[in-house]
Amino acid sequence: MQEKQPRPTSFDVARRAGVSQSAVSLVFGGKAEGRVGKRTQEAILQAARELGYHPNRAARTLRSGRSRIVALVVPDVSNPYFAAVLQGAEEAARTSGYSVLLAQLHEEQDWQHVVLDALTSRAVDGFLFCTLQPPSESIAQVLQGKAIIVDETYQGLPSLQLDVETGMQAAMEHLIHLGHRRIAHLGAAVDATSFHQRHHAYQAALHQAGLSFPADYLARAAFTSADASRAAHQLLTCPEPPSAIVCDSDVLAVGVYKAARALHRSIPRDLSVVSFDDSIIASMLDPELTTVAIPARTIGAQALALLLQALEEGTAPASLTIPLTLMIRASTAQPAG
Amino acid sequence: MQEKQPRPTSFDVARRAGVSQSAVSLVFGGKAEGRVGKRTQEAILQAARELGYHPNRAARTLRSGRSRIVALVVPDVSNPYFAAVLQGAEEAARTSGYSVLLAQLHEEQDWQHVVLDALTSRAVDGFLFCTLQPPSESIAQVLQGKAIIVDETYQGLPSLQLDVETGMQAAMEHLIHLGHRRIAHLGAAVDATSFHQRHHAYQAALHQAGLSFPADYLARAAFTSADASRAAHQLLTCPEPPSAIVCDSDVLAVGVYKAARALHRSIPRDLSVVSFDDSIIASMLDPELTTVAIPARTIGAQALALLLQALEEGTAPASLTIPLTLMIRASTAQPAG
DNA sequence: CTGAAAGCGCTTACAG
DNA sequence: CTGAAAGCGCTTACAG
Repeated sequence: MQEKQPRPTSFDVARRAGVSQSAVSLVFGGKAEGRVGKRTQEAILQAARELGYHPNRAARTLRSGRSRIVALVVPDVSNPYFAAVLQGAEEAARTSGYSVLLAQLHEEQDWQHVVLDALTSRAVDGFLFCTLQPPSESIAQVLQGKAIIVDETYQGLPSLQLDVETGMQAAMEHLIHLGHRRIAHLGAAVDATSFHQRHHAYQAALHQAGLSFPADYLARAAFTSADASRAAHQLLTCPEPPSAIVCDSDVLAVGVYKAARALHRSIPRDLSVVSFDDSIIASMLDPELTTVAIPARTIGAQALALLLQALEEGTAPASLTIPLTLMIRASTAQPAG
Repeated sequence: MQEKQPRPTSFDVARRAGVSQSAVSLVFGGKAEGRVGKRTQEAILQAARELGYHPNRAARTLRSGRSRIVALVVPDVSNPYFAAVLQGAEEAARTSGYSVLLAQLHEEQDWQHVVLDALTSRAVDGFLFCTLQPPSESIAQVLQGKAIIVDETYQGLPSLQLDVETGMQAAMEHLIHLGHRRIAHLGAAVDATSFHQRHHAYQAALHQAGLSFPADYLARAAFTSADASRAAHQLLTCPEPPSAIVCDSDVLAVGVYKAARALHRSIPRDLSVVSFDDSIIASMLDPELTTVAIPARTIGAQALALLLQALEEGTAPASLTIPLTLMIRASTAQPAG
């Protein structure tokens, strides 16, 4: 290990252990059981340890066609939600001997070719996609058996779904039980199924409770607290302002807090706030935020498990749905008066 | 592209373009200038396009010994700071044709062997290390020319330094100018150079201003707002409580906000707060947080640039120091009375 | 249970 | 400027 360039190969290990190179390969490939004798295996491991041998990944990949690397495709890792998904995925990958490569797609429309490159150059075995525009049909074809879509569905690619409807329903029931009748929705200005689902479930809940939905009870904001603040201000200054606001994400709730403070409305006395995520932000806000928890780390881990299932067993895994739980904290209360 | 298994190789491209396989390799390896005629190059690119050819990464890596993958080693990506470093690193890597693999080290003491594995198996070309215990001497040896340390120094490995001292000095001068005389330090209970530097600079600034430093003006907290809240409570309830608190990180500042609220101290009227990071948290807090910005994304990008310099040019890059800037917001004001 | 051999798809001297 | 050939270090049938 200290000399220059020992960089031992399986041949070196074989020579030292007095066995064939194939035996070494079998042992390190985990295919030794019933093929290589116990003693031989031990001799091989011993020799490998002495030499500091590790199989060359590139050679293995070239020969087997599998890199044991998967790519996580997200728009932006600095978003705490995606960072947590990545964290879960990395942990799950590691326990299975895989590694996770990050692929951020910022604004790129042409992400499809990035994916194709990675695949045809055999750099990665598979993909985890998080909230992106769905792939074109021809790409979806190529991705069969090599990709899991998180929180979207497309073209029969297996996916990890979030039970957003039930989550929103729980949030709305909570508010309605508290006595709220004027409930507005601050949505994310993102064209993704998950956000459409939130709005549909919101409307369904209103309808079921026999509540009305004035046109000015819907606002949309980009994924920043600044824009959310602007949108919330609009909601709070309409003729008959809501007593509660449901937000699509914790980041948006931050904007609501800011707008409320600027307008001298106290949370939760004058205004109740519920959102989605339960990111680090939720317990940092004051009062702490009532929010529908999206267990991002678990999602990353589960999605990765599905992907490995597809990759290793070749079985198209059934899509999985993750339930969401409402975390009731201090930002919701009975409406004043 | 639509048939099963076309998966063209450089031989297929060569055949189609009517040239030798080596010419194809030269073109895709970026070594064609002066070695392959312009026309030939175009013919090759054309043929490759038609076949949907991409060089096989594994073969390239096996032959050349370089994977064009680097690993980012961090304790925890769900921390917004590390997520931002990763973001910057990934962006910089991509523009140079590299990819970033994530290696989280949670609590593992034995990270050294993880690193060695990755290196001897030739899975990655190099490493970016973020705030970890320094490597043992023998490992540092192996890492020569293949690693950049962020915000630490060790064993002559090149590093990206943050000018923490100057940052802290700016924070302290700001408070002192405002008229504060009783300034406490809420530090991170993490044994890393960066945090030691913060405390030293804090003391130096007090000393320079002729201010005293009572023993109960130092508290340490784990990296959670809950623990920081506990520590801040302690600071705020000591016999002669401080009028300002300097925190090692935004996350800790959140704890101070919580403790202050619980004790009915208003920020900034009764208490000024300054911290380090300028993460998303800073502008989410109310009032917005005065903080020494640590440009994590830039740091990731710069560290990656240094690493590539070491990897590609073989020159040990000089260590680089990043200046830090104080962002003055609404959490600091003149002390009351 | 063990070994000899082919070959994955490139890069890179080397010869022309 | 171009081509033939060796070889990177494995995995995997295949023969014993």
